[in-house]
Amino acid sequence: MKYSGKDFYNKVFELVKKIPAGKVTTYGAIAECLGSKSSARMVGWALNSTKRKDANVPAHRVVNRNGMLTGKNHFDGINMMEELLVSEGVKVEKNKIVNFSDFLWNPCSNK
DNA sequence: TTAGTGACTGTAG
DNA sequence: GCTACAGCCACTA
Repeated sequence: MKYSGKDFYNKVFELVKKIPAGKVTTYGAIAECLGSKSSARMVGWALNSTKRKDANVPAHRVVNRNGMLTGKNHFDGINMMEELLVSEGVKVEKNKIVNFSDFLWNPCSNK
């Protein structure tokens, strides 16, 4: 099944919302889960839209493949993303998640 | 409608 | 091992 148009966005929102507290995932993982691993950029773009649409999506739990908080710049506060993750039990240091693999959560697992 | 851009990733040098 | 480039697809102006 191929996701096209807004379904892609919708699917991204659904998956991100399912991410349990204290866990994180990557753009690539989500994209791959949707069947388009090359569209990792779209995932980030979708998350940007969530903020814009005031959607209840924990975008701070989505980071890049290296576990780096590349999207923190898009949050209201520069340190907001890190603060949120830390408050959930995720170790963050210098905008990067410590023991990233340990906190990694596969969105496809929940499916 | 066309063109530009974007919170990434993988391959090549 | 690190840096640079190209590809990907949908949205915004």
